[in-house]
Amino acid sequence: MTSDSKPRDDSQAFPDIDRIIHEPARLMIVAHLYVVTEGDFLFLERQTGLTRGNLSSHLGKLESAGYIDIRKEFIEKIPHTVVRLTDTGRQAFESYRLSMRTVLDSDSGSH
Amino acid sequence: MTSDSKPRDDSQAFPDIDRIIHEPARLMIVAHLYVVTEGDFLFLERQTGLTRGNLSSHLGKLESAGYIDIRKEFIEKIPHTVVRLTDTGRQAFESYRLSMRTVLDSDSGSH
DNA sequence: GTAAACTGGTCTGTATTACAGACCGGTATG
DNA sequence: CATACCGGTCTGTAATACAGACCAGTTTAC
Repeated sequence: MTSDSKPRDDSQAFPDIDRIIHEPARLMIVAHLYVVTEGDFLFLERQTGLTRGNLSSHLGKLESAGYIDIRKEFIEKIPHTVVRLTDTGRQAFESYRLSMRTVLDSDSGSH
Repeated sequence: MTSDSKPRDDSQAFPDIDRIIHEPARLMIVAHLYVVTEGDFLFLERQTGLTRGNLSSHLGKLESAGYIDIRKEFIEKIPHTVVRLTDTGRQAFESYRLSMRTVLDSDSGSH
C-alpha cells in the first residue's frame, strides 16, 4: 500500500472517539452503569478497583460531561452516593460503542 | 444496584486494556495496518491526519512495543519509510479487539 | 471513652504523554 | 536561488491519570 492513490485523502474513515468514555477507568464505570442503570459508590469502587479519590475524580468528569447523575443522600446518617447514567450518557456510550465497532471491524470494507 | 451483595468482589469482569493500542492515534495506525499489511509514511499520514512529528513519535512507540516493523529505504534517492505489523502486533490487536468487544458487549451476562 | 473502621470525598504531588510546530538534512523542481 | 517534498528530531505545553495523605462525620469495638 502506497500513498500516491489520491493527492488529498482526508477520509475520516475513522470516527471521532469520545475520549471521556474512551479512558479505561471511565469506560468501566459507564459500561457497568449501562447495565445496572444505577449503582452506588461502593459498588463502583469494587467493580472498578479504583481508589476512592480516583473514582471520585472520574465521576466528577463524567458528571461535568453530563453523562451521569450523582445523587447524594443519607441512609441512617451514613452518606450514600448513587450514580445513574443520564440519557445523554446512554447515547454517548452507544455512540462510542458504534464508533469502536466500526474501527474494530474494519476487516476489509475500507476501500 | 447496591454494593452489599458480596463483601470482596475483585471481579476483574473487565479485561486489561492495552494502552499502547488503546490510544486513538495508534489505534488508527494499527487498524489500518491490520488490513493493508504494509503502508508507507505518507499513507499513514493521510489516513490518520496526524502531523509528521506526532506520527513519527507514535510509530516509535509501536516499534518499541514490538508491534510494528519499520523499514527505511531509498527510492531514487528519496527516503521511503514502510511500516508493517509484526506478528506480535497482529496478536496484540486481535487481543485488544477481543477485550473491547467483551467490554462493549456486556449487555447482560455479567451476573 | 478512646481507638479503629467505614463512607465519600478533597487536595497535593508525581509522572506520563499527546500534540503542535519549529527546525533540519537531503533531494528535486521551478 | 527559492520553494517544496520526505521523514524525521526536538522542544515546549497542556492535560491528565493515579496514588495516597488527609478529613468530617458516624458507627463499632474494646
